[in-house]
Formats: sequence, structure tokens, C-alpha cells
Amino acid sequence: MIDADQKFEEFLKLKELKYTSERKFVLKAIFSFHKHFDVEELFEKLREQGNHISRATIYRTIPLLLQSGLITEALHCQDKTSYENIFNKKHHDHLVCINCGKIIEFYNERIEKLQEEVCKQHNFVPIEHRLGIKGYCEDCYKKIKKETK
Amino acid sequence: MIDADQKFEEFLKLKELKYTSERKFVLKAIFSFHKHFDVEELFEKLREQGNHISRATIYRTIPLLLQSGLITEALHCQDKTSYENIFNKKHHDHLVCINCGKIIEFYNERIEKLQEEVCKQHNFVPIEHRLGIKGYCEDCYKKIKKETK
DNA sequence: AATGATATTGAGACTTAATTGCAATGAAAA
DNA sequence: TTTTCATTGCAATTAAGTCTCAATATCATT
Repeated sequence: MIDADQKFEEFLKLKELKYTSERKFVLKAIFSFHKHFDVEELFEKLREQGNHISRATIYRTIPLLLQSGLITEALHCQDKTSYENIFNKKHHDHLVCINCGKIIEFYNERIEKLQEEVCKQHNFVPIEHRLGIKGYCEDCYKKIKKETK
Repeated sequence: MIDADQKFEEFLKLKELKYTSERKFVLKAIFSFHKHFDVEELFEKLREQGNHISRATIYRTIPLLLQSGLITEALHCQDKTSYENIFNKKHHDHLVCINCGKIIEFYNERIEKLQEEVCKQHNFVPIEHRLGIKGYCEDCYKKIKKETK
């Protein structure tokens, strides 16, 4: 099985770019998140791991990771851009709780198929899509109902 | 038929806020766009219409328009946040061309229903959703195919 | 119509995410 | 080992968006 390191290295080689230790550390840090992350969190994670990588380098590495298909931009929750590791993960969409921020991932084959149909109808060639549903998760909805009683 | 002005005024009254001439002008400018717009474009449109409204006021008015349901945030295309007038418009989703920026609106009843199903399965109470498909429109796809020949 | 309480405005300072220029450094091919 | 050129960190810069505050406008009440 190909690992992410290898995939990134191949991507960089193809672009005639170098696989530096900084880029290796950034990738490693990303894979130690099990949820979405933003640049600031990544910066701190790197320090925790003993790697002082500058923010500039992180900002410069992210477009490469996006292009190589290892990560993807997540929904803009507030103001910061956040990302998600998608290496060897099946595509999925999101339910986002606007109260507690919880993110539920889902995948629905029929929705995917219907999207393809829509694209065909418009002679549109899809590259990627994003479906985000905002609302209240079970717990938060219960809480809110109680409060307004 | 209720017009947008009236709807906004009622919303403001409910919140015990004032319907100032600045807010009126902002609303008017928004309705003279027939596509998505961002804050800078809105600022310029207002000047064209002879109304010098400060950016600060625009930034302060937008959350009110969002809350009142007159506009909605559009997909983050690049870096700027852009908005869309949705007054008396049926909900729709978007196909966005990553080459020319063209936006095609679509509505698919079955996708909507399936989303409701997904939410039920997760005991999630949806408030709003957004589906954006990025790719190439017919024209751009043709152009690109030609170039790579 | 005048009054008064309070929301609103514009200007510019400020905050924060993201980008860029540049000199020093590092990777890898020759 | 040398040479070439991408990469790095730092700090300055840009740009979106927010905030402060004094002056002003709105609207309910008199």
C-alpha cells in the first residue's frame, strides 16, 4: 500500500520540486490530526512535535498538499480556512452543528449519482463538489428545546 | 405582494432597530445586482448610485440582511466572501466553472429530499445547506481540450 | 413640532489571515 | 565536490473585516 509520504514525494518529483524535511514534518503533523485543522493549529502541532516550521512555510506547503490531493479545504466555519486530511479516505459530505461545531460525515450514493446527472444536463464537467448542511445535532437540539420551554 | 423593503423594515422593527436611509440604499444597491456580489462591488455600486456609504456601514448591514433572509452567503470562490440576493427566489444550488467563473444555478428536488433523509438518519435538524460543484462549463471544457491537443 | 433616549454613522485605527521580498541555506544533479 | 536553483525564515506588507468614538439621525413620546 502506498503511503501518503510516497504520494507526496511523487507529486513533488513530477513538479520538479524538492521533498524537504520541512515538507515531511508538515505532512506528518497533518496526519496526527483526526479531525479538521487550521493553519494555527498545524503550527502549534508542529512545535509540540519539536519542529519549528515557520508559518510562511506552512502557507506555502498547503497549496501543494491540496494539489496533490492529500488534503482538501473544509467548510468555512467561521473566519479561518480549515482543512481536512483525505488521503485514502472515501469522499464524504458534512453535517455541521451551528451550536457546538460538531461535524458528522456522511456519504450518500444516490445524491452523488444525482449530481452527476445534473452536471450532464448542463454539459458541465465536475471536478469536485462540496455539500454542507448546517443545523443542530441531536444533543444541541434537545438542549435548545428545553431552554425555550 | 410584499417587497424586499417592507420585509427588511419589518425585520428591523422586530429587532427594535431603525430603518435608516443608509440601510435603504444598501438594499437598493443589492437589488440592482443580477448576480453574486462582494463588499467591494457593493461599495462601488453605491457610489455609482450617488450614495456614499462607508464600508463599515456595509459590513454592519450585511449580517442584518443575512438574518432577515434577504441574502445568503455564496460559495467562497477565491478569498473574498460573496453574497447573493435570494428574496422571492426559490432555493437553488450551484455549478461553478473554475476556469471562467461562470455560475449555473440548478435545483433538484430529489437531491433535496435525500438530504432530508440523511438528516433524519442522524437525528440532525437542518437549517440550511449549500451544495457547490466545481468543474468546467461547456465552453471552457472545449477550449481546454483544444489546447491540449 | 419639540424633546429625549438610543441606535447609527463615518473615519480611521486596529486585528488577523495570508502573501511576498530577500538574503541565507539546503537538496540533488552534474 | 561543485553548481544550480528551489526553499526557508524573517519581517514587512497587503487586504478583509472589526472596533472605537464623537457626531448625528431616528422614532416614540410629549
